[in-house]
Amino acid sequence: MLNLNEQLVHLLGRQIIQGKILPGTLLPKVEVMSEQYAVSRTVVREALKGLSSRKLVVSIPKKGTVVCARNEWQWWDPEVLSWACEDTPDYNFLQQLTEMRLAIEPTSSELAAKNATQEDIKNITDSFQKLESSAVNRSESEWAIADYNFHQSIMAASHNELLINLGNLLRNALLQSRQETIKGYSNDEKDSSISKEQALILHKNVYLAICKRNSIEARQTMYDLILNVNKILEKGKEKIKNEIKMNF
Amino acid sequence: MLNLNEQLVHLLGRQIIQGKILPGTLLPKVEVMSEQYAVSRTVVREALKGLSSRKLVVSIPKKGTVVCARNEWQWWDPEVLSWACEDTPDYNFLQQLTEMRLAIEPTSSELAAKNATQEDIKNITDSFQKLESSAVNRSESEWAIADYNFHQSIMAASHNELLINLGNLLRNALLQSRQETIKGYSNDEKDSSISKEQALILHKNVYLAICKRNSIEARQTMYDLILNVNKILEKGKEKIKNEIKMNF
DNA sequence: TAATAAATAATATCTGATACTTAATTATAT
DNA sequence: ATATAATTAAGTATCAGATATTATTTATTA
Repeated sequence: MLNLNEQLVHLLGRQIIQGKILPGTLLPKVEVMSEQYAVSRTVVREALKGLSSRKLVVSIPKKGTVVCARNEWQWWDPEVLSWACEDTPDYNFLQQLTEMRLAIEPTSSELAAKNATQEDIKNITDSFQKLESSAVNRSESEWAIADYNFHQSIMAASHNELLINLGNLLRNALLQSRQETIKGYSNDEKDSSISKEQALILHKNVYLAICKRNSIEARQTMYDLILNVNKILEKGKEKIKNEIKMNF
Repeated sequence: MLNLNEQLVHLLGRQIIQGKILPGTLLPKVEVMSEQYAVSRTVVREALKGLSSRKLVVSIPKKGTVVCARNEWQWWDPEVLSWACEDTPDYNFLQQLTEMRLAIEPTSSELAAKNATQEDIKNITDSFQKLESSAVNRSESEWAIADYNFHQSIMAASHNELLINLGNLLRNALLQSRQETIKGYSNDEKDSSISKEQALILHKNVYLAICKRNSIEARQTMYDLILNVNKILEKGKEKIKNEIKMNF
C-alpha cells in the first residue's frame, strides 16, 4: 500500500491532469486540506512536494499553492503519463503517444544497427523468434508481449540511456492507454489475425536490417512498421468510435 | 533563492547523478542528515520526497533510504537533465542528447507540415527570417538564438504536447551541455561561419517543405539538417579532445 | 501625495512525540 | 532439531504545536 502522502499525490495529481482542477486554481491552504483529507499537515506538505517536483503546482508564501499551466507539467513522468492515460478514452492523447513512437522507434532501430553487441543481437533474435511463434499460435496476448519485448530488445541495443528510458515510459503508457481505451470493447483475440502475417514480415525486415548492420535500412523499415501499426490502430479507433456512437 | 529542501534536493541529486554517491548506497538516516546539513528533519524528509519522486532514491521503513539504479532514474526531468549536463565534459551524454534530437526533430517537422495553422506558419516564417539575417550578420550568438527559436516554432506547430514538452527539455539540455562543454574552449564567434551558408540552405529546405505541406519532405530535410549539425558538433568534439590531450 | 511602517495571511521551518513496518532474533512447541 | 510464534530493534511515517519568513495590504507619517 502507498504512503498517505503518495495517496494524496495520486488523488490530487489525477484531478489536475484530468482537468477536474484547472490550471490557475488556488488550492486550499495546507491546514484546510489537512482537515479535509483527515491527514496531518506534514502529509499534505509532502504530497505538495510530490506535485511541485512534477511541476503540477507551485507554492508561494503568503499566496498559497496554485495549479501550473499544462505546458509546465512534467509529462514524461511515469505517474503523470499514467494519470493522463486513465482519463476517459482520450483519442487525442493516444494519438500523441503513437506519434511519439514514430519519432523514437526508427532512431532506436538505427542506433541498434550501429551499436548492437553480439549479446544484443542474440536478445533481439530471441525476441523475434518468440514473435514468430506467437504469430503461428495466433494468440493475441502472446503476440502483444512478444511485440513489447522485441521493441524493447532493439531499444536496449541502442545503448542510449535517454532513449531507453523514454522508450520504456512510452511503451508502458501505450500499453495502459490501449487497455483503458479498449476496456469493454471487443475481446480482440484473433480479430486482427488477418494482418498478422503482414505484420510479421514488417518486423522481419527490421530484424534483418539490424543483423545486417544496415542502419539506414533499419531506420526505414522500422518507420514503415510503426506507420502500419498506427494505421491498424486508427481503424480500431474508428470502430470503437462507431460502437460508442451506436450506444447513443 | 531556493527553499532549504530544494537546496538539499539539488545537493544530493547532483551527487547521485554525477556518480559521487553510487546506486545501492544507503543514505544516513534522517536524523543524522538533519544534523549533518544543519536543517530540521522536516526539510530532510521533504528533500527525500523530491528525490524519490524522481526515482533517484527509495525509502524503506526499517532499512533506510537507498540510491536507485541508473535505469530507474527519471532522466527526462529538467533537474535531472541539468545535473547530468553539469557533469564534467561528458561527451557520451552529449552524444545521447544529439541522438535524441535525431529522433525528435524529423517527426516534429513532419507533424508541423501536417498540422500547422496559418498562425504557426507565420511564426515559423518569422523565425526563419531572423535566422537568415543572423547568417548575414555573421553573429554566432544571434544565430544560436534564432536557431533555437526556429526549431521551437516548428515543434509548436506539431500540436503534440508530449513532443513539445520533450523538445523543450532536450533543447535546454543541449544548450546547457554545450555551454558547459565548450566553457573555456574557443570563443567560437565566426569560426564555423564557413558552413553558415550551407546550414542556412538546409534550414531553408525544411522551411519550404513545411510551407508546401509536404510532410515526407519535411521529415527528410530535417533529418538531413540534424545529421549535418551533428557532424559539425562531432568535429568540434574532436578538436576539444585534442586540445585536452595536448594539456597532458 | 508618497514613502515608510505595521498588520496580515499564507508557506517554510523546527521540534518532540507517537505510530507503523519489517527484519532479525529469541522463545516456544512439536 | 525444526517449524512456528512472539519479541525486539531500527528505521521511516505521521502527528501536532510553535516559530520564522515573506509578500501583500493597510495604516501611518512626512
